Amino acid sequence: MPELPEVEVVRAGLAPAVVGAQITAVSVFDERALTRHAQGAADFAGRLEGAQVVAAVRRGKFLWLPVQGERDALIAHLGMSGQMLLRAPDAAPERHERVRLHIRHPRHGELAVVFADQRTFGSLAVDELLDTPDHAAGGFGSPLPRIPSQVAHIARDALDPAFDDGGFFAAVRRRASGIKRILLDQGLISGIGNIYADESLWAARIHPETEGRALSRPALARLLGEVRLVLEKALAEGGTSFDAQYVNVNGQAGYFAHSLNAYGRTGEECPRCAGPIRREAFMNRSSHYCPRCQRRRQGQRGSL
DNA sequence: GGAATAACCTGGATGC
DNA sequence: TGCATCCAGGTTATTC
Repeated sequence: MPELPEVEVVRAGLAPAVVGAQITAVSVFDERALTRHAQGAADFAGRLEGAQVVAAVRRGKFLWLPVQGERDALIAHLGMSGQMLLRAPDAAPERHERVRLHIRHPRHGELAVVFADQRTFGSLAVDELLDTPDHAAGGFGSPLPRIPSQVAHIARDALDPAFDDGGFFAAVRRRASGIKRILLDQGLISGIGNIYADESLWAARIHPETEGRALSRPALARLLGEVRLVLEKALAEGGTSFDAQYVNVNGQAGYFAHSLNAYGRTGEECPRCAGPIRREAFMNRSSHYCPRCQRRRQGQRGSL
């Protein structure tokens, strides 16, 4: 599923092809891909056609392309199965293709940017850019201190140089929720989904139901360090692909699935202690952890 | 404001 | 072979 490393691979793949390009035409095949754009397909296309892309930026799992004038941006969230693919302008339609942008780049010529999405949880929109409250860059990929209004409530991610470690520790220690639920709260720390939450907690040897307020600052510092290591390693390996749901802009899969220690390894030996990895229901999804390495302690919630 | 949960959605896997 | 059910999970709205 597209989490921070997967979205960053997409951003980095798109950037050379779209920055400096002019959007010449927009085709919307399925308006469900525009659930974030309330004004509809005609308005969406009208605001993009003729615009020139000036950057490709990412915060957490959100991606956006500011256009010339830096007042608006095309924003994209891949949801669970969204793909941004670079194709020849006359390429045959992709399976589950929802939107196609035709672009003209001064060096690369005519190209198509295809948004395909099987489960339709992803969406695109044209949104206004606001100043960032801290005057730091809105996200990775541009120094511009601006952020789309729909992304303004999303916290900085753990790889962002402007991420406030101390503020994060303090916010976690005020919460009674389990630490996994906190890691998935994009308003507190962005970019982490189910896979990297499980992997980071396994690496830090913390039980996923440990209450935030029960974790010491050193334990949280260790966890944040592991979050960063896991994200950086996944990024270096091109992200996690279990099937065709996540691919880069050229349709290629990532390799980090081979490096997972807990997620998706139910019943297999823990790489650290050889105990069996356990899977349990959590928030309408699953948690994977090692009950031997990630022991329950006092101050943990009841369900896992 | 924090916490918890349901709904949205498609297709592959599984069971009968 | 065909049908029904389960499962995957990010975000948002709703409720408490």
